[in-house]
Amino acid sequence: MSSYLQVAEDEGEEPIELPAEDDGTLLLSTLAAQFPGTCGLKYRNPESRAMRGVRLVEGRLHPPENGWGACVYYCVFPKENKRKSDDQLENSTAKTKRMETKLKCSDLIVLGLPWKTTEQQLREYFETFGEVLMAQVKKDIKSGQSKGFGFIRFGSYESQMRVLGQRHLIDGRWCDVRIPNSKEGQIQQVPCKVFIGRCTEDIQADDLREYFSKFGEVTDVFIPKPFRAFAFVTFLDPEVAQSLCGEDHIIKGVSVHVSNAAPKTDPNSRAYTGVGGSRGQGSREPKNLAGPFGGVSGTTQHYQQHHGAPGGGAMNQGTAWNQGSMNRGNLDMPNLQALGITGQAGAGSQAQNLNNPMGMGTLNLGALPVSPALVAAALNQAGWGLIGNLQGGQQQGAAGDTGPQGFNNQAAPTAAGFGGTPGAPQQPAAPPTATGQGGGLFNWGLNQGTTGGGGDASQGGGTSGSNAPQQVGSWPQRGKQQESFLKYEQ
DNA sequence: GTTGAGCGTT
Repeated sequence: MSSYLQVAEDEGEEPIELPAEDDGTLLLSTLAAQFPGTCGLKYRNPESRAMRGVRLVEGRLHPPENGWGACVYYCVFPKENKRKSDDQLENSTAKTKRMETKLKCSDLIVLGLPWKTTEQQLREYFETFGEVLMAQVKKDIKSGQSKGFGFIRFGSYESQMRVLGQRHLIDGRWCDVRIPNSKEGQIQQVPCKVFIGRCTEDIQADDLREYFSKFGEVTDVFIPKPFRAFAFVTFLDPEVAQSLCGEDHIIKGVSVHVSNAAPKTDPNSRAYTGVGGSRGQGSREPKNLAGPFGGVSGTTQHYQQHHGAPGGGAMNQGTAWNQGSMNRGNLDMPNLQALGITGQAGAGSQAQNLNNPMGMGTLNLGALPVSPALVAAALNQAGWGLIGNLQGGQQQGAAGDTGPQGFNNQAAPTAAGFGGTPGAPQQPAAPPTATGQGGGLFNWGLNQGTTGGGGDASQGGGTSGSNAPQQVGSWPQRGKQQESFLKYEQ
């Protein structure tokens, strides 16, 4: 007795009737079967005339309060197509200046899957984020029993980015998605952050966010204080960031200039410029990097392993292009890719096949020692795009879930910004910890050379062992100590 | 039949 609802690709398009499940929900997979690439649904609220998003939870689209009704629902697609429909495309420099290589997806490993999760379920879960090209659960050849991990591949880089930016509640367990070791270093790394020059004091963060959002999802905006006539905008999609570089845009009547966010050195300060290593495909080994990190990780084994890949970008530009490979075998090495330090896609580092827009190619910053300040700077710069995002408005509590693993955190922006369970209580994240060190690297690093902000790192508790939750709640707020480390000039 | 850090029979 399944009912049907009408779905069209967009307003004005011919609707198709899709069957809802017995519980009234519509499977995203059902939707995607008719509209490949869709990541959600919306409909026009007859009263407000505004579009409303349909709740999406674990691959299931939930009907509005009064059921699906007779109205027509429209597909929501990942933002990557956004720019196409943007009306101010006269500015074609951006388009011609596409990156040479399209950002490619790589397989992603999904760790921590419940034993019972099937490939189908895995797929359905991740379809929430975009088209899933492949989903597999690794099983014991003899018993057929799942090994508790699997692989997925997305059709769009943005979906991949989103997925990497958070942890996932799949079938009752929190799972991690990462770039597999085998793929590490083979993926593109492109900065998500752009530098906005010629800003006036009149241009506030909100203005920038609003303006640039039309090109793609903005995950962070940073305006130095006191006023310095520039700002940074971080996009979820590095491609969007890249496409804007070199352009002039008019915001509040002011012509601002967008360029690559590249730090400059100030020899007189402690400010280092380039930070962040990335691993290209090379194998030069900046052992120094293992220093501070290793130091931390020595006592903080899995610290922050799970928080998402920050979406920043600038940091990488210092060294990224000629940085060798990170030591893959270093077990003391935390999941830097998740931190955006090493260059996992989108987190940060520079694509190996990108030109060096700042002409910094000959700088061998890889040889620089990496101090805690550098780490902090790296985090500052690269880092907090997505984290900021997590702290921002879109977050949703993960179903008030206190999963079997015993925590309930997770702000989880979903593919289209809906979904999740808005009604769910957003509890403070459980403090991290494998080692009880709470704030882990973040606080540690930041406290080395700044005036705090980070701090706290409430100790404790946590879920010892693996799967330390994201400490969304008490991470240092962004924007406080950036100036302490990095100095930018236009 | 159990388990919970890891890294993919092709």
